[in-house]
Amino acid sequence: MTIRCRIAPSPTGPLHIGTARTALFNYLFARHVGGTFILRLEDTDVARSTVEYERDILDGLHWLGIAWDEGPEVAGQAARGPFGPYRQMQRLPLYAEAAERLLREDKAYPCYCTPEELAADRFASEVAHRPPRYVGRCARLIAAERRAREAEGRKPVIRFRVGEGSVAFDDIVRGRVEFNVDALGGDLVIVRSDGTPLYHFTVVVDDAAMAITHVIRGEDHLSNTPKHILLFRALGAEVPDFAHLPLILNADRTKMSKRKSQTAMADYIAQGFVREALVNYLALLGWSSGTEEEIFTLDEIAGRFDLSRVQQGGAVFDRERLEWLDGQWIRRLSPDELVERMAPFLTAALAVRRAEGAVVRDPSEAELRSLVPLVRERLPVLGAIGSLVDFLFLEDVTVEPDLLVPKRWDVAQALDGLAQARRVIADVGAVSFEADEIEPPLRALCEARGWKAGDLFMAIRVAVTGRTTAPPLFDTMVALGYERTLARLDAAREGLAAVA
RNA sequence: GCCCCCAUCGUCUAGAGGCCUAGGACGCCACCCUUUCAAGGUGGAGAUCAGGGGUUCGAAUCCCCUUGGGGGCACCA
Repeated sequence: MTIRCRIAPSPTGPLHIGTARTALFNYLFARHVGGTFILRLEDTDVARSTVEYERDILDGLHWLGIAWDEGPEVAGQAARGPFGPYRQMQRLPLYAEAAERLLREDKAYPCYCTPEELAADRFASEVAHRPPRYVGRCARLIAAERRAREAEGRKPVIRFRVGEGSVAFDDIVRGRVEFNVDALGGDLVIVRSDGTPLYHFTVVVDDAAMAITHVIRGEDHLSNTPKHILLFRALGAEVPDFAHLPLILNADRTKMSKRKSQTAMADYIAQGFVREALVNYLALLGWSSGTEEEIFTLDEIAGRFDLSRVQQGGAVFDRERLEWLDGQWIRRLSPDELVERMAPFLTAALAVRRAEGAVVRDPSEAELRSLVPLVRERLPVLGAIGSLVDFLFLEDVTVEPDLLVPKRWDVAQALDGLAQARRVIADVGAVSFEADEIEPPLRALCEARGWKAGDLFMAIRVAVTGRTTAPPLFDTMVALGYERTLARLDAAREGLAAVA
């Protein structure tokens, strides 16, 4: 029997980091064992589902490189796989048929309780310090009683009889887990009064119909599992194996939430994290290779992945570590790859400056390429590109006169130093304007004057970039270009002279 | 309240009875490299393995209890 697992996101919000991680683990498991990975959209919460969220989720998974073997039609691409449709709202007849069967076999029954009655029940159990549980008011109605309620115009929900006893299963990551059916909250609603099916029901009907052999999901589903097992049995279906993954946590160790953490995958993408790093990081949240290596590609992880090496305790999401990994992966990108990926971020950053009123020029392809050595070691995320090199593309940089004067120098010396530097740099000429050509004469100048090279270089750096921290000076000047470098040197000198 | 799960440096983790005076990584602190910032290198601080009982010649590893934390208990998924 081929191994089949799935990710079943609900398009009621943007792709969540936790969903991405669960999808990743399912994908890795399937790849490792040569099984089939399925994507199924659980869109039965019509009120909250949107096509925008659906797009966001599918795009995000695709961006991460998590490809599914079977799944719904997307963006003009046909649905894939023999178990479709893969969108629950298109599977309504299946649920209706399954519910009908349970009703016929008296494993489920129509319940006419009103929301008000149920709320009152809930309140009563709360007051009595009893766990909330359906009291079973409609569990034993006779036909005439049902007809009477129908006659009143009440639209029933369908409840599944959970029965009694206990349910046990062997979780792949947690071992044997046992639940007493009493603690399940009573007979559960599987179909709403409007006829649409509920999560616990659809997930089981579909996992059964799609021949899912392994259900790999977050630990928050652990206590739902007995309900699912009971439903599998009632439906006469094979019960799959379960693996409940540890939760991803906020810094305070509660379940990762939008309120306390950045949870939307799209936000990480927008900030310029690279897919390799996100995949690598997410895989390491709850799984480890057992070796001391930790930089892995998706394929490398798939080769090593094993559910038995999944951690049982929750894992706090550590953005610092993610950024470190991101830097690692950015440094591993080829120059072409880096150019391609950082270009949109630079463009966006420059657009912002332009909108603020700055005069900005657009980098050429060649310029972009020349940026690579300046930035590759300095980007924790691609989105940092703007703050790193935007000064190269701004018509004017604002130079704080104070900063032009190194600590050991006074204004007169700074003026002199900049003038001498300007002369030396000009002498290099436009044709041989390269780092190796610029540095020696400037050092010679320092030598001749008895200046510390670092002092002169700092003055030049500020003059040319407008700031005290920047990429390596000579490469920066080359990137700026001969003319612009001289112009900024002149402007800085004038600015300093004006306030002196 | 009830049920279930979990528990090794601040964080992610290695550890499946002796190899542990507990290893690695992020972060932090020094130093080196160095024109700034990074990157890189070296070193350091940081965990009485939540606490207490057992089992065993021997326990971070097995069992029990306590404590702490988390998750779940919808006509949400």
